[in-house]
Amino acid sequence: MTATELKARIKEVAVEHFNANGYHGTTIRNIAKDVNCSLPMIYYYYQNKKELFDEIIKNDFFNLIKKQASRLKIENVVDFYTKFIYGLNFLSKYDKQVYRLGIKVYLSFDGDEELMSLMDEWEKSILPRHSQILNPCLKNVENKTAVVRTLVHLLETMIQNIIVKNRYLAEDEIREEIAIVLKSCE
Amino acid sequence: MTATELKARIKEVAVEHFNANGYHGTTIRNIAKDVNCSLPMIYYYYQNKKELFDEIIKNDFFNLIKKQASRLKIENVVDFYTKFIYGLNFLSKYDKQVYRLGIKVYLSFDGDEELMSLMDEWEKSILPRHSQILNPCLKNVENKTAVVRTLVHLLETMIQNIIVKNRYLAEDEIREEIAIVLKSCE
DNA sequence: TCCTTATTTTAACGTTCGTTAGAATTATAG
DNA sequence: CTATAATTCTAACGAACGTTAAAATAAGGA
Repeated sequence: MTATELKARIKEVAVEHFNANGYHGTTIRNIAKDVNCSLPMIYYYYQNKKELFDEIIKNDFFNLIKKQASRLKIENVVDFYTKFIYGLNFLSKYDKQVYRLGIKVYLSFDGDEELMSLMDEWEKSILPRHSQILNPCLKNVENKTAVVRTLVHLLETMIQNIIVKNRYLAEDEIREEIAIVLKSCE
Repeated sequence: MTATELKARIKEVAVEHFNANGYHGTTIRNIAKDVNCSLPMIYYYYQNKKELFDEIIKNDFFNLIKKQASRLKIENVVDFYTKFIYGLNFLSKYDKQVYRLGIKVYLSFDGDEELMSLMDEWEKSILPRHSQILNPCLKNVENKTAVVRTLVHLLETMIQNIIVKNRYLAEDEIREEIAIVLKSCE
């Protein structure tokens, strides 16, 4: 195992542990045990426990959601959102765990205030983005902002079902629910 | 402070700490400090840390959601669900924290497998209950189950907004979103 | 080969944790 | 007033924690 491989492997195992046991429930010793290296190796590659946790959120999580957000082209909006959610089923195990950890921080169930403020900033960009996507097809709808808000709320639960509760959501079911909210959108 | 008062006060402070710092991040010493009693007093009233946590979920949380579920009468369904969600804004601080802790366990962000299986059992009762409530007004709708599922998903996010993220949701906004999903329900 | 640098280890540091033993205090009943 | 029971405390136990010092090993260029 080369040096950079080991650094990546440490983060991989750390993601598993932070996910399963939270920040406080995770110990450097247990990470080292699963990586099969000695304890101070973690400190050779990462300054301390907090830096390891922060790097996962700041780097891996935000890269993941940025990548996810720019992955699809929009033709039909129902189809767009259906494929977006459905695709989450097939994220790698690592990406799912990173995503789950991010949601945990987003809900302020873990992490500190610095990470929370990053999440707040990101959250503010959600409604405008979807507003823009839905604007063309909601031109003649009176309660436009309510529809956007409802859709975003619905998406949030479906994301949590797949990522946090680790359930499989069928494409048909996803499409049905999105279509109900976007009924006024044809 | 009488004996039973102290026992209740310990649980009250414990709820705050478990909420703010999670199970592993909470220490018996810090609880005792905030209660203003000595450390072993916690052990006088509760066998150990886990029993204290379990009691909050098993007793307080499940009592709370049972009470909430049976609080309202159904006349108009949109009104029913609107008032149900809107009422969450005005739960006591303690009840909100207990609720938040329960959701954390429900999402398996905290607690152990025993508590998780209690949550699974409870979750199974959600769809049937709302199916029954919505059945009368969805008689002539073809995708009945999808509407119920969508509503439950929507409710879940709104609950999380109020309870977990500690936001205030206005009655009008709640009603708008519920009405969008239950449009086929008049 | 030798010297320098990068990687990895053993061993320990001081701190805090959950938990308990056992004594001191307070309340209660006879 | 006294004896029993309920409550509360001081003090400590062993274990585990995050972190580091310092030595050992491996790698790579001169």
